[in-house]
Amino acid sequence: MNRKGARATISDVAKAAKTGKTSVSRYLNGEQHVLSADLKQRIEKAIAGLNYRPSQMARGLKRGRTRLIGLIIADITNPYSVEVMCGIEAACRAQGFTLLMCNTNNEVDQEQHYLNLLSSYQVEGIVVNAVGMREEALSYLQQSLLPMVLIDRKIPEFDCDVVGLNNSEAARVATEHLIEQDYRAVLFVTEPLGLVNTRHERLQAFKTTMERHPGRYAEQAEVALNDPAKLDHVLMDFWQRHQTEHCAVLVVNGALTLQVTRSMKRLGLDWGTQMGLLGFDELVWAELAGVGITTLKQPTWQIGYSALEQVIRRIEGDTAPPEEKVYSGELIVRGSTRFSPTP
Amino acid sequence: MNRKGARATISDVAKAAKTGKTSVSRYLNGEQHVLSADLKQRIEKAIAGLNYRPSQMARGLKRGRTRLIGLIIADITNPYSVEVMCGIEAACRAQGFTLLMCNTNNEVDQEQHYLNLLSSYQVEGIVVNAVGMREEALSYLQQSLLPMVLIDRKIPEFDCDVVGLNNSEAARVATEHLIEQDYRAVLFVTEPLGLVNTRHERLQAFKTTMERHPGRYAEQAEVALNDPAKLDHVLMDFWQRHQTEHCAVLVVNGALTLQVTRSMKRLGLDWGTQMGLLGFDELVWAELAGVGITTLKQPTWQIGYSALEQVIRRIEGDTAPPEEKVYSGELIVRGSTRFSPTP
DNA sequence: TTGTAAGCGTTATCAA
DNA sequence: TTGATAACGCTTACAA
Repeated sequence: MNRKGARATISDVAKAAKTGKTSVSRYLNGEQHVLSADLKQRIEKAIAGLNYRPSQMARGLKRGRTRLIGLIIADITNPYSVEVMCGIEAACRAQGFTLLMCNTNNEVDQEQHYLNLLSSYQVEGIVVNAVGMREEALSYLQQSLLPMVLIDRKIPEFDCDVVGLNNSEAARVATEHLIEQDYRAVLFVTEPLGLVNTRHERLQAFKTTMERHPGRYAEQAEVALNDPAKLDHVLMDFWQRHQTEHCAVLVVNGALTLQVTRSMKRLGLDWGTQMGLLGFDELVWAELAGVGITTLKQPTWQIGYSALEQVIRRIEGDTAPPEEKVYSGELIVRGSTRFSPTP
Repeated sequence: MNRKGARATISDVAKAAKTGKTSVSRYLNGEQHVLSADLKQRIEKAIAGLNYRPSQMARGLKRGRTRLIGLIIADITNPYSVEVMCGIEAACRAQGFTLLMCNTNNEVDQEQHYLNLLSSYQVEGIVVNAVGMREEALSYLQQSLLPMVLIDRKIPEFDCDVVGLNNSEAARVATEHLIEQDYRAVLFVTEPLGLVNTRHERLQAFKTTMERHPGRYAEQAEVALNDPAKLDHVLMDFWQRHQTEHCAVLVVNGALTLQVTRSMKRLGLDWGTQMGLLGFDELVWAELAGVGITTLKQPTWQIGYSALEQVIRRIEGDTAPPEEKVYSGELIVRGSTRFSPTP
């Protein structure tokens, strides 16, 4: 150390190795082929001895490139987001980037705050995982001029790369499964549609698929995540009108599936035996809840990984028009839709 | 902008406001009282017009203080960690710090990598959430000379602030509940004890409490999270030897409770009716699994918040000897321990 | 109340 | 193959 326990700097290393800062910098930046073996040795020893670590602050300031990626997550509490994040992280690691993670807790001003923050740390790109985000919260995002990739959800009137699930295909697969299992009436339960394209797409594909099968009855309902009373009402109402046929519920996402399951428990409705149940998003506890819950699993990790690759492509100068990349989901059949036709 | 779409700098602002950098800097750093109203106006306008955001890189480099806190999480997949993180985040926000989150995925070299990284970004303090961490992984942590607070778990031979659950109390409460419910034989299932103090403390309190009640039978077993076969064996064995009395299982943490529940499902053992079940850590799906699962909920958010407060105290120069801060858990009784004495 | 200039730890330019 | 030296964008003596 130079004086009082402070971090060693490149100058300290240079001094210790009896050379100039330039050579040390060269050593650090892989231009080792231009250094003599002897000098290399001395620098190596000095670095080890001083336990020197280059300051990324100074580096970032000087070079202008930080190799920093900002990740804005609307709701870290959502397992979907966590899994996506793992994929992003893996990609960062593989590509030599570092992730700066921000959780907005779904608060609009937090989003603004973090956007400023990321920008002031000169992140080179931003990934936005808007799952769970309220619509108003999206408003600020457009401010940023940085390379940006959206996960799962588009922002209305904002042309930008998006990576997510093939919603139409997935909803079709899910619906067809219910039809094969001979459910006659299906209720599609979603969070309020608003302008959230994923919800619209899933609903639309559901309706289209149902229409292709005459004699089946399709219905839909919008319920907020935090409105259990309404959910109870919606489910009960549907049940009362359709308990004589084989009926099922298709839920738009995992967070809502949790609520639906709770509601059915409250109402004493048994999924699987009395009413079919299928939800988007895999759940760790899916097999533990009664007869198990059939889910449509998203390739979350893959989605995250892919999103980061795309943002890096943009950082590296790709100016192709914004594209939408979608991945297929996987239906995991469990007891809640294993319908055994009863007497 | 000055030239080619680059970010505006403080010089640009100064120029636009027809003043010097110093005044702008003063404006930004709250020393507004020394500025004339007129100058303040001009600066304000210039900043808005150029959409100027100070570079934290430069600021950090110059001042040496970054207001950055590093968070190392062993396993972001664990809901416990996520909740703790939310508390930390809230505290950061309240105190004007920014969180740099790193997920080591429980890989030893990742930990080393992130430690270097955080240090090179000159974070002012580090919070380590070691839940889910393998022991070897802890080895690197001691290198850091930064203010550091541990969450949940101590590092052997490393004297450092720790914030977590009052394990002895919690285990006692849980065990006493089982005794009150008249379970005669209880199996404590834990991940391999190793040097993990939390597991030792919970087990120890369990044993002590059981000993105070003669006629009760206590047993323990160590099972790795990823060894379902062994878990099946352990549970089946216990069941076969104690099915004639009222027996129960006490599980050391939420991750393992998930596995235990799966195992019981495989074995056809019904929690609540055939065997009692109580697990540390609250689970979102606790009430949905059969008759519900009794849990011992930790004040996770609180723990996170408190940890950050402590790290800030250290940053601000507090040199008191390392302390351990523990919070009480809360028992949430559900069907899995609501034992109805049968014929 | 305002501005000038030095310097934080790097990397890039240029000369030796 | 090496090494001064000038930036990078900011804060902070120190002057005015």
